[in-house]
Order: sequence, then structure tokens, then C-alpha cells
Amino acid sequence: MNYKIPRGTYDILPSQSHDWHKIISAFRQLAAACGYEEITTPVFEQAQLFERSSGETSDVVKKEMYRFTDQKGREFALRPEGTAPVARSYLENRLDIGAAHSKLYYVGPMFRYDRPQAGRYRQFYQYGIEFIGSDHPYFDAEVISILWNYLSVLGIKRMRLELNSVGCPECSKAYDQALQDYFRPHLNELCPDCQIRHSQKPRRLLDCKVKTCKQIAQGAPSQLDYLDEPCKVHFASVQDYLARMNIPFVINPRIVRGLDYYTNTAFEVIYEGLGAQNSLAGGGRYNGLLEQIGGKNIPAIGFAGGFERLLLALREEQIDLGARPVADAYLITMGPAAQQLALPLLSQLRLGGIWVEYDPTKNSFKAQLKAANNCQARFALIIGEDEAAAGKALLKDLQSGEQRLLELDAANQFIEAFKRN
RNA sequence: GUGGGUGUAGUUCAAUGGCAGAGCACCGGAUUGUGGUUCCGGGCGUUGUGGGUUCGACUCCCAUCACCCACCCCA
Repeated sequence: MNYKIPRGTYDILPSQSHDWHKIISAFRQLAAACGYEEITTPVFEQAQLFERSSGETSDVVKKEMYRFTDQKGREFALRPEGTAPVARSYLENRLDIGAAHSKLYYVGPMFRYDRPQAGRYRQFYQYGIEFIGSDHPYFDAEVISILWNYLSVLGIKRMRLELNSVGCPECSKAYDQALQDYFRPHLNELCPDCQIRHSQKPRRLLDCKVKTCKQIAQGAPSQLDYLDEPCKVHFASVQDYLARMNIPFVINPRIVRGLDYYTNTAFEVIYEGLGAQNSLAGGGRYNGLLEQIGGKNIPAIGFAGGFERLLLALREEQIDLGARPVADAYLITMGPAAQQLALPLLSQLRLGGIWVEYDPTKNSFKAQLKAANNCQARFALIIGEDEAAAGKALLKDLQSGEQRLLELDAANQFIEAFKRN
């Protein structure tokens, strides 16, 4: 074969689809129970949308975006994340009118031109929640609780919720200043990356993995000490709500968000044992985003999580998502007369939602029965020459070996009765 | 974008310069229409791809692609 799947992408094969359906529908169910409705946006958008929202200096925009120009010279990008498109749709479709707030969720592929690694792909699938229209700390807690409860419901245990507040733009600015002041005397001890970070993104100095940078960062000031009064109150209130909702969390003042639009609450769910990419999901408040892309000053909060990493974590915890579904019955016919009688029955059963396998290329009785066994069907529905002559069907339970001779239409009823159990 | 590891049958892996093999899976058979167990039979693989060294390359060298792992970044 001459063609290969693009780097960093993968096929979800039939043997895995069941798991994917499981985790996706669990998310949809929980989101719906919390009053969130699905929104689906295109997988590509104007490149500018992401440049404006994520920030031109962010890595996502600088080097990870799949960009392309269409036949009329318009600049587009495959979406690297889901929040900006949802915000765009919210504004474009005037969802702000007539409702106090919007509760939205999405599921779908995202694209980043990254070097593939454990838990990291170029096309990856995310689930996310966006709550748009209120700054009230209850909603921070609600959104976070949906994430936590979703992961919990699936059975994930060895995870931890880390919480931080990056404050409003003012506190944030003051903090950046404080960080720069703190690191300035050590500037030439820092790694080259950090020297750039110092002027561009001081916060990134905090999670550098180089030893000396780490040591210096030890004594750095904490964001939490630079929150102004309203931000402090907001953060305390979020914690309070979480506690009352029974969501366990730890404060981690070093959580840094990669995208520029985050304000106040920032959080992440960490799972050790995923390798270097140990973040299961992350999110935060983005009060500045909607205004930044041309809307009014509308507060919002949300999160996004990666299904691939979720699946890795589930495997790590040996959580069984249930067996792949198998056929209800396998139809066996011998000879043309039997087949003629069988085909209408086959259609009838299938229309009734019963999964019946049939393969006329297997002509020996033995091969057909073997195939029935191999596909793990519960029943073999046998119509041979004798049955055909008598207008009957032999229904064999492949587990017990028990078999019954039934009228052709009685076979239908029998299987339906069985399905109900 | 940088560094390390890996690439042989559908799959898991052997074969350290001399005829490319095994387990599992799959298919067929062991007298006419009863599966799972057992027995027998069934593999012509561009050894990821392209070059090079050599009488001879899965094996050594170079390049390239892909995967894995880490940096980076994040989900």
C-alpha cells in the first residue's frame, strides 16, 4: 500500500469504537444533566480568531497551528482549541440575547502541529464545557465539578485537582512585575529559554524544568499574594463552593495557563502515570476573551480535556468499559430453498434491531457453525433442507447447546423475548 | 524544532555477515447437517523506504519515513 496515515494521527478502529462511544456518551449525559447543551463549530476558522484570542506570542499560535490559504487567499487555521470558536459562535449568533447565560459543551477533534509523544497527537479529541455570561464564583465551581464528576464517574481515582487564581489583568500585571523584579538579579544564571521568558512571559519561569531555574524559582513570589481584594474574595468563594460540593482540590499557585485569555480561576486535573503529558484536563476563567474578539465584556469560564489521555488513564487503572458488542444470532442456511425462506426473516429480524450475521460464502454446515461460534453470537438460527421443507427454523443456544424447532415466525418472537432479558 | 530508542508474517517475537523462523490468530480437513477441545495440513514476508560497503546484508554504514520516549508545549 502506498498511502500512510499522517504523522501524529491515528484511526479509531471498530475494536476501539465501543470505548470511545462509552466515554463520549458519559460526558454528554453528565453535561446534559447539568443543563449544558451541545454546540458544534467548524474544524477550521479564520486564523486571526486564534491569533487574537490565544495571543500572538503563544506557542500554539507561533508554531503549532495548521494554517492554510484557501482558493481566494483567505487565511484559515484548523482549530487548535475549542474555546475561541465557541466564543465566536456565541457572539456571531447572538446567544447573549434573551438568556442570562449560556451553558455549552462540545466534543470534537483539535489540531496542533506538535511532535507526537505519549498522550500527544496532531489530531486529538477534546471534550469541553463553556459557561458564558456570569462572573459568579458558583459557576466556576459548577464547571469544575462537572469535570471532576465526569472523571470520577468513569472510575478514575489517582487524579488530583489543582486550583489557582491568576487574578484579573491588573493583579496579573502586578505579579508579572514582581516576578521580573525577583528574577532580574539571576538573569544570567537562567537557561536561554527562561531569559526570553523573563521579558515575554515571566510566569513561565515558574515551571521550567532546568535545575538551576527551578532552584531560583523556589523563592519566587506567589501569585496569590498579588491578588487584589475582589479577586481574593472570588477565589475564596470558589474554594468554598467546591468544598460544599465535595470536590477535593489542592491549591497550586504555580499553575500557568498557556493561553493568554485566562483570568482569575485556573485549574488542572493531573494524573500521574501518563508520562510527561500528565494533564488530563485544564481550564479556567476567561473574562477577557469575548471582548478581545470584538464582543462586549462578557465573563466566562470553561475547561477542555483530552480523550486520548483519559483513555490512557482508564487503562492505567484497569477500568473496563465493557465488552465490544457481539451479534445476537448467526443465520445458517443449507441450500437454495432454505436461503429463499431465510432472507425475508433475516431482514425482518434486522429491522427489528436484532443483530444477525449471515455469510453465504461459507457453504459447509460446519464452517457456518464455526463462524457463529467465532463471532460469539448467542444463537445460531439454522435453516437447512429439512427445516425449509417443513417451514421451520432450528434455534440453537450456542452457550447451553440447547436447541428448539420453531415455526419460522416464532423464531423471531423467541429472539425478541430473549433480547428483553 | 532538539535529543535517545525502535522498525522482520494479521499480531507477539526469533534469526549478531552465509538458504528468513516460531507461538497466537486466521483458513481448510479428520466420510453425508452440529461449534468450542484434540490431531493433520495451509506463509513467495518488496525484513519500513532509498542508497552504500561486501563474493554475500534482517544483520554493518548513510539518508529518509514512521512509531515509542524525553525536551519543548499542552489536552
